[in-house]
Amino acid sequence: MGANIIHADLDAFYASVEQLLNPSLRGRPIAVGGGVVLAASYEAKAFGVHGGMPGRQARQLCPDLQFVSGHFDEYQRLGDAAIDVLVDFTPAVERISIDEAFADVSGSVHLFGAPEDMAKTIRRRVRTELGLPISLGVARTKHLAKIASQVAKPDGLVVVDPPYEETFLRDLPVALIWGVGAVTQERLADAGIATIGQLAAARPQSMERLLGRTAGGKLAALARNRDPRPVVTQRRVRSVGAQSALGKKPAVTSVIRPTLRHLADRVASRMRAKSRAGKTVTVRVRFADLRAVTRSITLPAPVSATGILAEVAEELVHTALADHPTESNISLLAIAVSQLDDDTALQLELPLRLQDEKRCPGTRKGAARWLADRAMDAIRDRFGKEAIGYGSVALGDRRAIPDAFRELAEREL
DNA sequence: TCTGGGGTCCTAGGACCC
DNA sequence: TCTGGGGTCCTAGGACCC
Repeated sequence: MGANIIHADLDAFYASVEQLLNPSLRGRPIAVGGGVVLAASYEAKAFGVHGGMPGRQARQLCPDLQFVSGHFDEYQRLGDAAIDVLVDFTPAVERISIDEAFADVSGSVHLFGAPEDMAKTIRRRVRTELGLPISLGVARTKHLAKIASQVAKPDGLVVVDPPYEETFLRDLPVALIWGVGAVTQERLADAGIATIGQLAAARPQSMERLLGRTAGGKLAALARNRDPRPVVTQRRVRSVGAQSALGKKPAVTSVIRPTLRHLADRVASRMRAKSRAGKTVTVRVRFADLRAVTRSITLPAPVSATGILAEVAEELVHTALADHPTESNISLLAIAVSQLDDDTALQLELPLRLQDEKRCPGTRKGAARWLADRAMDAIRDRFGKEAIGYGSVALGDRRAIPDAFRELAEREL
């Protein structure tokens, strides 16, 4: 089997788009965002600025850093356009995020030649047609292709031919392995393991002792490059959620209820739009000191009605707060729904069945609310999201992330 | 002015059933 | 009454990714 998997990754994507749109930003350290850095240009990264970093800290590291507010619609458009370039070479494209995808070109070699040549063409086209830098890795497996594209950054191409896989991996840091974050890296370092070669040479038993059975075994397989995962064109989403950072607010109903309303509306309307519903509702409460707890419940029937979701979430938040009576301030609330089902007709049939009404009191009321929500959805479709409903309740916070960014981060259901 | 938002997967203990 | 084992689901927490 040859090196037929391509991993494509747009470089410093949001920042590159800003530099594309505004030439005066090119070659300069810039950050998209404000209160928090959503993306940093390579010029800013050289100062240690990175995504997720508080804006104040970024300014300290890089006094000349220029903040720009994002053009989120452009990110979506250009990200889609880059993926389209890949799709010109094969339909077997697995999109990982707005700016990243795998492509399996094994079926396209007879049309376009060697994968390396396809990769060169892809890079050239993205550069000339879209004006964006992109890095590509070409290898025998997804995992290896992803490592290769990381090594290729910025704006490069790395091909790993099968005979050279071990040589290629040997001296790379373990952090390049997908799934090895700060904690695992630290644990491995304590065991004297810093490179992928050292990891591959380690005894599997000691890895399992260090990291647990599954993680240890998996990591050993990855390090030895024995991990052929297929490129999956479309993957079903398994949970839908929304969260809102609050700064520091008192944990009182006048704060909690409207926030949960808003979050429930976001989550539930997304589910309804795709005719899905979910049985397990999870809330997350983060206290002022940034410690967080979760509470969840699995309901007897799937829900996608805003009102019911909001009420269940409020109950869960109250149980979480009751378990931490000394915490009087909260900094974040989140709602997620999992155990998703297709809800086709389900929500309408449920109340008609007496057993269900008995087993699940309130189901009839639930269906009525679901219908009311569908009516609101229809109005929003026609007149826009702000036309009706819970809108941007309680999110007057200056640091609130724009809705356009939230939509960008949402995964297709 | 003490940190965004949307996700996936794994683990471990307990409940419950056979 | 006590002892034994396996499977599945639920819940809470945590690591990790983009």
